[in-house]
Formats: sequence, structure tokens, C-alpha cells
Amino acid sequence: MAYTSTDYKEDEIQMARFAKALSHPARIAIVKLLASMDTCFCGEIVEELPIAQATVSQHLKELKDSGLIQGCIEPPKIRYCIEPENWKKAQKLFSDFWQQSYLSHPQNQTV
Amino acid sequence: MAYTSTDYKEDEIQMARFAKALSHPARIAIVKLLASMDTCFCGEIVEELPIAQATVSQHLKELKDSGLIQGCIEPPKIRYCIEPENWKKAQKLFSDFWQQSYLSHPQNQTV
DNA sequence: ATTGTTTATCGCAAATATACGATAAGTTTT
DNA sequence: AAAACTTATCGTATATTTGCGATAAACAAT
Repeated sequence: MAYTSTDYKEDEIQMARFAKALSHPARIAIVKLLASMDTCFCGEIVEELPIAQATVSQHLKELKDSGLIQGCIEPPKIRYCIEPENWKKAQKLFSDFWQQSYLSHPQNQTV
Repeated sequence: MAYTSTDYKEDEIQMARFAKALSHPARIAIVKLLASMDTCFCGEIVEELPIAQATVSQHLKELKDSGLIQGCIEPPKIRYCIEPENWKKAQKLFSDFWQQSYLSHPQNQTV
């Protein structure tokens, strides 16, 4: 690490943050579960994944810190779901990113 | 660490691999440069980034290992560019991923 | 052959990430 | 108030990542 906020563009830093949040299969799996709306409580996620509760909780924290998900308290549980604003922000960042390649330009299509 | 290939779905593992490759601002910046086709040699990338040559080379190696970029030898230099097949594969994985959310369903649009 | 150019690799230090058991904290139920 | 339930946090071990200087490796130019 040890890169400062001035070294890179803000968009690059933000996108790297989102990418980092998704850089582990467990977190991809968790977000997919949340996106499906079927599974929203920590306990349900623990049942789906091959890792311990403490580890799931840690992954949830990282996803929360990235802004991609949020949790609201529904005693005695906590319901997790996608954070709409950041989800859209990330969606756009990545969409633009993949698009930007010259591969996306018509004249470079390998038909 | 220490997750085996059977613990998670192959798509999730593959997507996490791509995400990990993009989980650092320097690597985002490098790929953006390559995507623009303006800058393709290691030396040129070093000039653009606030990190040492050895570090850039290391980031390039990680990007190569992820499959997102490739390098072809043009003595005495090495020209880096995007690897089209994996680029498209990643583009689709991420596109589907962001799309999958219930947020993308019409009835959930906050107009 | 020697020198210069370009990039990769080695070796190391410091920082982060991953995983889990144990335990705390908060809430509900009894 | 006590017991049960759900999730977060602590402490710790191990692995990985990041960064850089030094150096090697591969090739071109002289």
C-alpha cells in the first residue's frame, strides 16, 4: 500500500476500492446472495458458505466499508442488503472502464 | 486464503481473480494507459506513475497473470496490450454481476 | 567485445489480508 | 433475572501484498 490520495486519480482509487471489495470469492458469493434478496441475514449467509461465522462477519464488514452493502438492524438480527447509490456508482465505473478499451471500438471487432 | 476450487463456483473464483488484478490504483492506471493504446512500453508506464520501475514491473506481472493483459517482445522493449479474450470475459462477468441486482429490475427503480 | 538500453527478478522490510476460536454485546424469550 | 439467539470484535497465526534498491538477463548499437 502506502499510496497517497494525490498519486492517483480519485476515480481510479474509488474503483480500486470497489475491486478490492470484490477480490475474494467469498465476498462475490455474499454479494450475489444479497443481490438475489433471498438471503439477507448473517446466519443465512454462514450456512451457504464454507467458512466460519467470524470470517463471514469480517467479510461483511469489508463489504460495508467499501460501501457496496449496508446493514439495518432488525432485532435480534441484522438484515444486509445492497447500498443502491454506491452500487450504481460502481456499476458505472466498471462499465466505463471495460468500455474504454479500443476493443470496444467498431473498427477493432474481430468478426 | 486457503479456499479450494470446490468451495466456490468457478465463475466467482474467476471474477474474484479479475477483481483482485484491479484492486490497486496503480494497476487500474496501467490498464487505462494500455487501453488507450498511447502507452505500451514498461518505460513509458513508469514515467506516468509515481512508483519505481521494479514496482511497475511487478504490477505488470500480476496483470499478466490475471490474463487481462499480455506482452509481446519488440526487442529491446516489450509492448504490453490488452488480452482481448479475457478482457471480454471479464467485461461480461462484471456486467452480469452488476446487472443481477434487484436494483436493475424496473419495479425497483427509484425514479 | 564492450557499452548502453530495457525489463525481469531477487532479497528484504513493512503492511495487509485471511481465517478461526473465544468471547463480548445486544436483543428476545422464558 | 436468566437463558437463548444473533452478530461483532478480539487475539492470534499464517500467508500475501506492496514497495524498492540492487542486480541479472536479453538484446542493440558501437
